[in-house]
Amino acid sequence: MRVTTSFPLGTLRDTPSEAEIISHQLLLKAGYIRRVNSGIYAYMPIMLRVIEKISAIIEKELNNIGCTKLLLPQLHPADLWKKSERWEGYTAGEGIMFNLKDRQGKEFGLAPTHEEVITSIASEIISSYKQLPQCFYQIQTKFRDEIRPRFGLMRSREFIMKDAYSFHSSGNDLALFYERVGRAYENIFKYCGLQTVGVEADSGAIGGASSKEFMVTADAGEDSILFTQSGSYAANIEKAVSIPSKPIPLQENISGWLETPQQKTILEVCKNNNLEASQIIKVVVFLAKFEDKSEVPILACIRGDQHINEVKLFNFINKLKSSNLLNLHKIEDKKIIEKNLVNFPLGFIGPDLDNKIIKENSNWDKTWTRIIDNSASSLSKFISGGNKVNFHKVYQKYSFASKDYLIEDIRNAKKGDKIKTSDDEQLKETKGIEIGHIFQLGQKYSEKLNAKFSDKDGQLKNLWMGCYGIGVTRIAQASIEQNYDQKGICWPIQISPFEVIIIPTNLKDPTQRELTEQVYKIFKINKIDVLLDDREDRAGVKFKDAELIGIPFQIIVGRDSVNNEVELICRTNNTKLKISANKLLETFISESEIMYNKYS
RNA sequence: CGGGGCGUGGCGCAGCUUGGUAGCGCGGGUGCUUUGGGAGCACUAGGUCGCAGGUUCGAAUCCUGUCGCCCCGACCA
Repeated sequence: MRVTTSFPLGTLRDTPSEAEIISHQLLLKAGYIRRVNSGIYAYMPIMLRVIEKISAIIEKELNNIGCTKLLLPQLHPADLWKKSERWEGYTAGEGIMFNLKDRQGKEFGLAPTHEEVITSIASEIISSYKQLPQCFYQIQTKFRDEIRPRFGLMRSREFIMKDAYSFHSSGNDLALFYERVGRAYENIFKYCGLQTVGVEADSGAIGGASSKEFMVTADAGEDSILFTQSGSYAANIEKAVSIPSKPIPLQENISGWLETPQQKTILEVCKNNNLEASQIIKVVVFLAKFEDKSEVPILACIRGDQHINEVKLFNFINKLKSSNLLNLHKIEDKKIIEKNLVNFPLGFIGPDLDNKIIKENSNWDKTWTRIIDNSASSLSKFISGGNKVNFHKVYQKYSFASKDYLIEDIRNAKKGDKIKTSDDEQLKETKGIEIGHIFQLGQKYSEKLNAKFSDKDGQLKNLWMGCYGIGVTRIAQASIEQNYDQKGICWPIQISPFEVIIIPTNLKDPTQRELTEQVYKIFKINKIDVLLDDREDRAGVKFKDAELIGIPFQIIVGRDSVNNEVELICRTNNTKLKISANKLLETFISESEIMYNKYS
């Protein structure tokens, strides 16, 4: 490719002010992407080459384990999503799916994911266990109406994703395949030059039994990961389970009421009354809204020194009813409180809060659904709200087990916690960018969409399914987050748009011009991804651009041309080799081999 | 949805407090010079100042409304 005739660069002199994190700034400044709207980007030619390289790595690894590529529609009929009972949740509830009507008034959604479509198609194709297992994948644009798009391609409303769906005759076969995909993913990320960690994860709205996320560790990450140094445990904070520290027992002599004026937080109560946070039980009120329009008020209790994990709470509440839980919010809004509750002592609520404070004419359930975290359920003497404004009280011989309380893990694990009682190893915390997620879906979708096969015994059974995603555009940006310096991007060679860039310093010099053309021709003939910066600009401009766009090798054709010599520069460590043009190709091949092998 | 900020040429910004009809740097074009680290000089093109009302002899500037974008939070395969 020549910069002047076929590959304009479009680099910027200044960093656009909209970008906050380094990878986003560099993508814009180096001309890889252009913003069209909030969360919507154009991938410029140089970006497309990165996307294609990543895609090729993914395809190779997936084909290796027997997956088959196809391409599914992006416009999905609502009917299909209603069959899987996700239409309401994805449109009205979380509202993550863009949806629209055609001229006939028929409803459609722009696909955020493809379980429904692939399951309905697979069920038409697969009729016998003899055809199983089967795994289809595609690399395609997905749409999600993100509540707040940010960080460029990290959380955008339109993004490229590889999604794969596997079909099996048994849960056991699914589990085996799931592991194979996990290993293929590790290869893919390694070949992309990324440092990743696999963590246990919440399966969220997709559902299913087991799921694992692959995280690029980076400070700019939106997820928190808890892990042990030894590698024995790693989980997303949404999912992580740990052993809480021991509570400090309450003094024997303390009893009765505590006047706690204006002390609404645990910290204030502790400070003013000489208490430890672990001696207090915190009661948080939530409202759960279900797909069948029912609204259930929740009392969630946890030890004062711990935090409620709303993902765990959401999942637990979702299991309590047959209807799908659409959303779960803290009850804080004054208008909502006034409308549904009488004399609600916000900030001073205790675990024995009466059901009678829910107004008769409220459309909420008339009893609190009471849930207590494991960490607090065994406490019998503790401080909590007195259900009276400005008062807390000492609860004695209180038994949650006998008081309609559901006992469950709804607690955030945190750094410093232990994983096992027998082991002193403590959890550490880091930030991560989710670039892959694999799920064992089980039979959730095949049941809903009636996707069956004939098993060996002649019986019709539901297909077992797995699904597996990789954020292709997200990998590109996450990779920059791990590979840059003051001058710009430093691509791992596997996913770099070009392997090498040729920079002639002065094209008016006929010797240089001729040598440049000669070198370019040899590289092209040898199928090396080479970019020729044949602009008539000054050398400095071309050096800066080459560094900014991050091509791993530069060939400088300059003043040594008279001796038939050029320089080969490595972008990452800035090593310079002055070599004869005759030996350039061979040297380049061996140097680039070294770099390729670094990641495999 | 709550809080904050910003909309002025392709990019980065000044001008707004105190109204007088738009400017700087970079980038683009042409010419000459220069040529191994974002060149110099000269000329040049390019803007309904987000949009709509209002106040005023006169609005980028003041007022009202509205739209959009960015950041923090809430939220989130």
